[in-house]
Amino acid sequence: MFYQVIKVGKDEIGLVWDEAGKKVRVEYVYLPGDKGKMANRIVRDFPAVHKTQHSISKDIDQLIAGLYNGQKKNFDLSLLNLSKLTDFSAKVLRQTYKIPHGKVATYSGLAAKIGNPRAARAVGTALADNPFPILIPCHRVIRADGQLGQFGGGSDMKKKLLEREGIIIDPQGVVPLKHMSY
DNA sequence: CGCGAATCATTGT
DNA sequence: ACAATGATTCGCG
Repeated sequence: MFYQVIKVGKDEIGLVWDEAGKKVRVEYVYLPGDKGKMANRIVRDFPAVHKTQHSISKDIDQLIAGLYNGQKKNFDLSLLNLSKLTDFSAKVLRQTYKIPHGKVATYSGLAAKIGNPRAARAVGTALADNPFPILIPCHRVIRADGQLGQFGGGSDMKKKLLEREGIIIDPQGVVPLKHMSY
């Protein structure tokens, strides 16, 4: 298991991955900011992790940096190690992965989409534990009333991520209906 | 509007 | 097993 810190402008994004054979699999993505230095958080969560100076994959560096900057980029879900997730969380994350760039979905909408229409709140808690923010675009999931809702990296960051994708948020912090995807 | 009850998967005890 | 805990939602006063 390895980790590296990717510099995106002024921000640092932590990346933990593993290699099964020749295939690189992302285990966890750490958002910039908040308390503690990035490396400390990572080593606490993954005691068996090894630091790498050089990036193991320039492609993944650019993928993450691009997404963080609001660019539209595609990647395959097989890049991620979803095997540690519960069934429910996996369903939520797979569905979230499908939300198009520049669009948003609601917690209740996702719940309906995966067949548990009344599980909006459970969808929220599943997303709160999303191991792959940025890659699995949980920042595109907002509340039914159009408010942004919460976000692991802070609601200010959620807003920035959406705006970088071209979503215009009105002065009262509400996302216009035109951006709703489902 | 604000408030509380409903809802549901997950986690800790 | 069971109670507690949320990135929520809806209906009511």
